[in-house]
Parts: sequence; structure tokens; C-alpha cells
Amino acid sequence: MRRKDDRKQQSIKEALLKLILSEGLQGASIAKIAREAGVSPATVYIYYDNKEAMLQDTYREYQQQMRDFLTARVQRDMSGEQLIDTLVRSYYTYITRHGEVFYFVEQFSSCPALTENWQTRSERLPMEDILNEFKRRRVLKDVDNTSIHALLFNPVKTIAVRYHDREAGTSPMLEDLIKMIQAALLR
Amino acid sequence: MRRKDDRKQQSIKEALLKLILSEGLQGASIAKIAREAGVSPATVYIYYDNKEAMLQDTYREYQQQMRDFLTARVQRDMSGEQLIDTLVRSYYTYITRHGEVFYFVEQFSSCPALTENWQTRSERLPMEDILNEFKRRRVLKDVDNTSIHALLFNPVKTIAVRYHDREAGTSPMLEDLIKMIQAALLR
DNA sequence: TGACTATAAGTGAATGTTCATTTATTATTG
DNA sequence: CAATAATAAATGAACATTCACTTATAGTCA
Repeated sequence: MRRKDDRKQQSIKEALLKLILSEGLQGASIAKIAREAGVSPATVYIYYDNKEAMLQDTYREYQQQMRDFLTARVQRDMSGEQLIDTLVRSYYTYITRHGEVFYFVEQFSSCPALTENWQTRSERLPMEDILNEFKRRRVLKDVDNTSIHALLFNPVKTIAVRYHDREAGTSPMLEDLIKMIQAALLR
Repeated sequence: MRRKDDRKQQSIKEALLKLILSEGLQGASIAKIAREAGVSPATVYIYYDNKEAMLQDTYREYQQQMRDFLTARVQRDMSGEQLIDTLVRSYYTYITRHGEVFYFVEQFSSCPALTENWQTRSERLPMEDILNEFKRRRVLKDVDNTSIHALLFNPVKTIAVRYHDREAGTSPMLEDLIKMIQAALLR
């Protein structure tokens, strides 16, 4: 039996991200993805049932990667200021370093057609645990986690995207933003 | 000469928004849009040079409509608390009432292929004037308008979208969010 | 009639997906 | 150790359908 070449699936995923970054979801056809990945269009269907499954699977994988990237940098004995500084700065870093992943996730999640039949798995999310712990310690304000999430991660997107093509270092706006988010969320 | 039927162009625009809401940018083909609008595909090309021009024109129009909706409710002698309460609440209302416009604008602006050749016209934006005025009066913190924008309008998206299909009234989260944004932005 | 709207019909190209076939690799023989 | 059978990976070509867009023609008004 012939072995699966794992690099093939990987190069398909990379081609998908690259094409979506440059041409958007509309421009990412199976033919283009396959050509970019150096693979036959039919090969794509060995690894995925269909195009939508490919998008869904890839989305799930990179969403998890982003979550891990963020939670890995948090310790539970941090101060509230440290927690917010770390999370906001990490998200900024992730976006500027992995722009193609970020754009894919953004486009996917802003397309109702792709997210409408989305059953939120009732798994325990580490980020939720972290926020709950800091609320219990009366460090974070006692508001719904959705609101905290919205303030922690949404504003920094704008700034990170604007400085996406800049050389290195962080935007001076990031420092202001972190202070303001701390003022918003901490008791 | 035969008169142009302005309702035709309007129904084309409405069909475009409706289709993008239900199927995303990918699913909004000329044929489907025309069918939904009760018009021949060729008729679309009387009103727009091509598909991209249709998307660009429609985006510009509704972006302006959203801006007007927000700035119309602001008075320059408001307190800082009032300003933020009004802007956040207005944006929330707009999203829940005009979900199809919001999703169209979201998908359009998160698609690099559509926004890359986008020269930001150097027009004076009313919202910028308002923010500058409130900064001059030392009501808002003296940070870049990009950061203020990011905090004012990005977090509320999450909440508005979640409660998009709810009956009526505002989310209880909105009240918490407004207080926190006030804490973040006001001196 | 001349100028413009509107459309049905049609264009070649591109879409997602399938299929018959080949290729590469392992397991089982002699 | 060869030789071969078995099997999944991989593919190019083809599928019907849809794509954005054009053309020829009819309809409508000044």
C-alpha cells in the first residue's frame, strides 16, 4: 500500500491560505489551489470530501492554532495588567506574523453561509477558564465573557492590519490601546 | 428616449445584499442577482460597467449610509459619556436592523482582492472632526483616532451579531460594554 | 426616425467534482 | 532474496453546470 505524502496536504493548506490572502474566498478555486500546491485537482478530494469541508477543516485547525498561541503565553498568577498586556500583544504579534492565517479566519467567520450551520461544540475552552478565574479573583470586571473577548481581541485587529506590511517592531498605537483596554476591563 | 427605471437599480442592489447575506460573496453571481431582482442579467450591465464596479459602488453607498446614520445622532455639545453611549448604541441598532448591509460591508472590507487598489480619498470625514473636537476639549483621551475607532466600533460588532436574530430590545451585554468603552476612552 | 432601455439568447472560460487509469509501496509468496 | 499480488495514492482528462460578459433585436419614448 502506498503511503500518504503528508507534505501534499500541507501544501494544499498553504496554497489555500496564500490564494485567499491575495484573491479572497471567491478567487480560491480548486483548480488554482491545486496548481499553486503542485498537485492534481483530484488529489484535493483524497484529503477532503469537498470544498466546503476543506474550508471548514482548515478553519478549525488554524482557529485552534491561534487559541493555543494566545493561551500558551498566559500564566494564572499574572496580574490583571499583565494578563491584558500579554493577550493583546500576543494577538498583535500573531496577526503581523501570520497575516495569511488571520485573513483566512476573518473572511471565513464573516461569511454567514459558512458559519450558519455551526454547532458550537460544548467543549471547555482554556480561554474561558482563564477569564473566569480572573473574574473570580475580582481582577477582571464581572461581565459576560463575550464582552471581555470583544474588547480584548477586536480592537487590536484594526491596528495590526494597518501595520501589517511595516518593517518590524510594534505600532505606537498598540501601547495606547493596551492601556485603554486595561482601563476598560480591570476593577 | 425610454426612461431608466430607478427601481430596477434599487432592486438589483437589494438582491445583491440579500444574496451576499445568505450565500456570501462567492454565491452572489450576476445570474442569481438578476433572478432575485426580477431582471435580465444583461440589464445589470446597463447600470454597472462590470461586477467589481457594482460591488465597489454599492459598498461606497452603504458605507456612506452607515456613516450618516452614526454622525446624524451626535451633537457637538454632548458630554463624553453621551457621545460614546450614542455612537455605540447607534452602531448596535444599525447592525441589528440592517444586518444584510452590515454583512456586505464586512465581507467586502475583509477581502484583500477588493480593497487593495483602494485609494483613500483625502476627504474630510465628519466622524474624524467629531473625535478631534472631543479630544481638543480634553474629554476624549489624546490618542490616535484609529485606536478610538477600534474601541468604539469593533467590540460592539460581536455583540450585535450574536443578538442579530433575537426578538427585540438590546442585549444586556451592550450596557456593560458601553460603560467599559467609556472607562477606556474618557479622561 | 433616432436614441436609449431592456432582454433573450448566446459566448468562451472557469467552476466543483468524478472517473478510468497509472504509480508507488507493502505483504505474501516460491 | 526475487517475483508477484494487493491496495491506496495520485493523476489528467472529462463531466455537467455556472460564470461574467456580449450581441442582436425588440420595445419605448422624444
